[in-house]
Amino acid sequence: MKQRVQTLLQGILGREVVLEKPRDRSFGHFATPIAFSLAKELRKSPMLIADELASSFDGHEEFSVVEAVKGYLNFRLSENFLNEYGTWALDNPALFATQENNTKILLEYVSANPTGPLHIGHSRGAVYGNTLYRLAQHLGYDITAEYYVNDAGNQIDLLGLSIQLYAQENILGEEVEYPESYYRGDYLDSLAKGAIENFGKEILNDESRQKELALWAKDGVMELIKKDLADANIVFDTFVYESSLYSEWDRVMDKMHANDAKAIYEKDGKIWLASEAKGDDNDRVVVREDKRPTYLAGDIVYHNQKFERGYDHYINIWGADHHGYIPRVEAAVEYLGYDAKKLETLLAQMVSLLKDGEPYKMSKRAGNVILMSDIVDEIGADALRFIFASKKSDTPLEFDIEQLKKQDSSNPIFYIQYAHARIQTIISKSSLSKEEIMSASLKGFDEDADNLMFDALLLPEVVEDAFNSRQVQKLPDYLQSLAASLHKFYYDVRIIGRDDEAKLLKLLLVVALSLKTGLGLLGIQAKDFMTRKED
RNA sequence: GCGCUCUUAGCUCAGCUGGAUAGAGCAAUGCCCUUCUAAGGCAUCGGUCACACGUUCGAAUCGUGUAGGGCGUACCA
Repeated sequence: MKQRVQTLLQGILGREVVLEKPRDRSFGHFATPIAFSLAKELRKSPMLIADELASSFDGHEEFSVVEAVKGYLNFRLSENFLNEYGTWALDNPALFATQENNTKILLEYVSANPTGPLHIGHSRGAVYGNTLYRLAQHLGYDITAEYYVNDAGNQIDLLGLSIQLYAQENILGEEVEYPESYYRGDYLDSLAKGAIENFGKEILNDESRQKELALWAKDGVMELIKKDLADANIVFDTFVYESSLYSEWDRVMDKMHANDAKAIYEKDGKIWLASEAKGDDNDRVVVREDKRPTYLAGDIVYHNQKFERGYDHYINIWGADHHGYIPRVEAAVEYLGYDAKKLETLLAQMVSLLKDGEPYKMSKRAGNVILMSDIVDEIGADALRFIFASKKSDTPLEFDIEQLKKQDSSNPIFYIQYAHARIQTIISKSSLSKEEIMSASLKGFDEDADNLMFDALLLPEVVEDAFNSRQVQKLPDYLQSLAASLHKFYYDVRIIGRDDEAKLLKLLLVVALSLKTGLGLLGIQAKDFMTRKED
C-alpha cells in the first residue's frame, strides 16, 4: 500500500520521496516533509512549496485529500482505493502481505551444542531466527533453516564423562569426585539408562569409552532439543553435523591456498589462518600442534560447504558472546573466494536473569539451569514466543524468573488473541451469512471505522519492514496496536443490529485477517474463542 | 588497554533512512459490566531521551568526546 503510494508520488513529483506515518491520524494516512528539503534549493518557503505540490494532485482517484499543512504534505487515501484493497485481501487471504521473490537464503540459527536440552538463553535466538524465517517465507524468499550440530570437540567428550559420573553416583551408587567441568541435569538419567541397555554397565566405568558413549548419546540429546524446538513451533529443514565435515578439510585448505598463497601458513608446528590481513585482530590457529583441528577449522569447512551449495544470501544468528568470531569467519570466506558481503551475521543478545531482584547465574554445574521446556510448560509456547519476538534482538534483556513464569494475562499475546476472538464471536452471533457480509462494500465509514481499516491494511508494510530491517519486534508492536484499535472500536460501536452491520462485519473480517496472518508469522495460532478469566 | 554494543517514564521496552505536541505495556490512583466474553474501555499520575559539544531550518535519531553497563579480546565451543 505504502509502496504504491510512494511510486505514485515519485511519478508525480519526479523525485525520491520520504513517506511517513503522521503521528496524529487527523493529518492523513501518509505524509511527507518533502517541501522542507526542497525549500533550500528552490529558495522558497516550505509552506508555499507544499501548497503548490498539493494542487498537482488534483484528479488522482487514489487520494481523497491531499493538503499542505505547515509545510508537510498530507495524504488521505480514497474509499475506493481502500475498499478495493480490503476486498481483494479477503478474497485472497493466503496472498495477503505476500510478495514474489526468488532469492535463495540459508538461515542458520540455534545451533546449540548437543550436550543437553535447550535452556532459556537459547530461546531468544530460536524465536528470533524462526520469526525471521517465517517472515522470509511469507515474503516469497526461498529460505532454508539449518541447524549446525557441534558434535565434535571437547564438549562432546564432556558429555560422555557427564553420563558416566551421573550413572556412577545415581545408578551404581558409587562415590564420585567431580572434576572442574561437567554437565548435569535430569536428562542424563534416561541417557545413562539407555547406555546400560545398549552397551552394558561396563561402559559406565571405562574412561576409554567416553567418546563412544558420547557419540551415541548426542543423538538422544538432539532428539530432546528437537522436541524442545517443536514444542515452541520451531522446525528446521536441514541439520549439518560438524563431525561429518572434517574429511573435507584438506580440500578446503587447498582451495584457500589456491586462491591466495598467504591464506594459510605453518608456524610453531601449527597451521594458521591469516585472518589479520582481512581485518581480524590476530591470525588464528586452525590446526593445533597435535594435528587436532580447532573449532574454527570446522566452521571454515562448514561455510565453504554453505557457499558451495549456492545460495544468494546467508544469515547466521549467533549469541552475542560470539561476536569476536565474525571477522575470522569472514576472512575465511574471502580466502575461499566468496563474497563475504553475502554472509550476514546477526547477534542475539544475552538474556540475563534476575531472581528476587538479584542477578541469577545459570550454571550447568550447579544444576540450576532454567530450561526452555520449563517455561513452555509454565506459560505456553505462544506466550514465550511473543515475549522474545517483541523485544529487539540486539539489546540485552533482563528477566525476573518468577515474573517470567507467572506471565499470564499480563502478556500482551492474550490481548491480541482476545481481539481476534471477539471478532469471531460477533461474526458467529450475527444473523448475516458470509455471502451477505462479503458482498458489502468497505465504503461510507465514519472516521473511526476508516482508520481501523487503514490500520488493518498496514500489515504488508510491517511484514516487509520487519524482515528487511531484521527487526522482528515491529510485527508484535503492530499487532498490539491493531488489537488496541479493535478493542476500542468494539467498545464504542455495538455492531449487531445496525443498518450497516454487513459492512462493519466485513471491516472486522479484514482486521481478523490481519491479526491472524500476523500471529501466524510469529508462529502463534489465532484463537477463535477464549475462556473467561477466573478471578 | 583495545574492539563491538547499549543508556528513553518507578519497571520492561518501542520510537523506521533526522521532521509536526516523546510512545506502549506493567505498576499506582479513579471511573465504566441490565450492552456482541471486563483477558475489555476511559481518565489521572509519571520523561533535562545518561552528560557535553558539534552538524542542521530542525536531533531521542547523525558526528566527536565523557561517564556508566554488557559482551568479546583462546590453540573452548
